[in-house]
Amino acid sequence: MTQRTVHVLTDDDALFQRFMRLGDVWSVLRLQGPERLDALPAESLVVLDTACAGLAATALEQWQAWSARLLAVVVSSMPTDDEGLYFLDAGASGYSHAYAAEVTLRQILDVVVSGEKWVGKSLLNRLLAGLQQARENHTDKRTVLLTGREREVALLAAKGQSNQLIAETLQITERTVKAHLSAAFEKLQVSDRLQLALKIHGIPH
Amino acid sequence: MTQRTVHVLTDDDALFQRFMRLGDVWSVLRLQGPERLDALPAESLVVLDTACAGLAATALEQWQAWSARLLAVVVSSMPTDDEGLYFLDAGASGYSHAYAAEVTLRQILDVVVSGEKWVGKSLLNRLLAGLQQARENHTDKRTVLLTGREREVALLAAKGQSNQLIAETLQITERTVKAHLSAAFEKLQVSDRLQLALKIHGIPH
DNA sequence: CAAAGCCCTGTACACAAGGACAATGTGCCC
DNA sequence: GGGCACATTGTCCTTGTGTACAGGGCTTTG
Repeated sequence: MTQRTVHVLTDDDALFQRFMRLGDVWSVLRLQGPERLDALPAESLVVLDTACAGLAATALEQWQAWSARLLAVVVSSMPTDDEGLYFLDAGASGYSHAYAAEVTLRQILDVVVSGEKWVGKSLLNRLLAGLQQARENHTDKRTVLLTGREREVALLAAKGQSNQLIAETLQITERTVKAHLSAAFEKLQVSDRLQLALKIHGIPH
Repeated sequence: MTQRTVHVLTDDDALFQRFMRLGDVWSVLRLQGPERLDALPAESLVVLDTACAGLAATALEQWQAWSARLLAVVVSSMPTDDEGLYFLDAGASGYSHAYAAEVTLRQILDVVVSGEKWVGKSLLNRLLAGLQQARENHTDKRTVLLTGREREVALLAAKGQSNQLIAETLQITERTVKAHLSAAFEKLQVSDRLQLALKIHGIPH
């Protein structure tokens, strides 16, 4: 059996460990920064974590350039149909919850390596529902991707911390915490912190 | 490699599926009711889910009788140090979160089969802290185990449902939902529904 | 420089959540 | 029959949460 190499770009150690455990079929390497993507040979399999610091600021054009050369699987710890559309539009080969079951992750990599695209059933249903409708509305980066601060606050809230505690932790006012959380709620299409926690931790409702 | 058999008693299909995936080392059988436990040969390895309907009403003496004959691993989707103490006191060989990582579950079964007891680090720390203190206080069944209704409400809340929605679902008043939830919070040693959700879904803080 | 994006903060308000007291009915066991 | 566990519901109150209305400062980009 041939061994494929997959390059993972993430700031999340736990996430990287998950890929390390995928099995001996996969040789897993960690990318140290987005700039290394350009140095990879064409058709390389890469996994990109949207929460990665260097990626949030990346322009759509850059995504398209990468996607054209590489097999990019975008993973998010807070997946959204809109975000998925954004990256698949940009040319990504796959989009998934970062903490999907390991069997699913293996399946995704297998599918992508074989040249197909991997689209989760949630997004797939939406695409089938009406492609023209999805196209004219969203797919706008700033209404989809969390900013760094929003992500920080969202993760703390998902761990069960109160607004007040988050404020103390980050040395900002509770009001600001609320602002970031409200923004995160909208972008992630959830209504409150519990739904946020469930989504972030990959628990289906 | 010899194949060991493990009997699983649970109402939770998803939980049983998890055990089915443990690997070919384990032959996994599902018990249809608590009464079947008495028919098993001595030293059989069994996994008992505390949320199983028939088990909630089981007396301490029955637990002790089972534990004396069998190798019992008690699992709970809402583990508590107190609940762990209750079952380990009753003679169980192991106590764990029902949705612990699969590697952990394998490890637990290995340990128990080898004749050891498995105690999680949370409980272990507490045992080390002061055994006499733990003994004089709790270990009382009704302050530890959720009643059927409490469990129903807790699971719905952990899925993100509001008190009002839970009330409509179960055809009771919101006030009653609050009552059951408050009882569940205390028994599970959590402060609010988000902590409850994290605990039930096995997310470490 | 102007525009845009992000981060920060403020006041005020509506509502959900949880605790503090409580009580009633029902079924079971000694 | 009297205790006991359980499920149910009541009112009152405090606190946390989320939103609606804002605005100011700072940095990057065209």
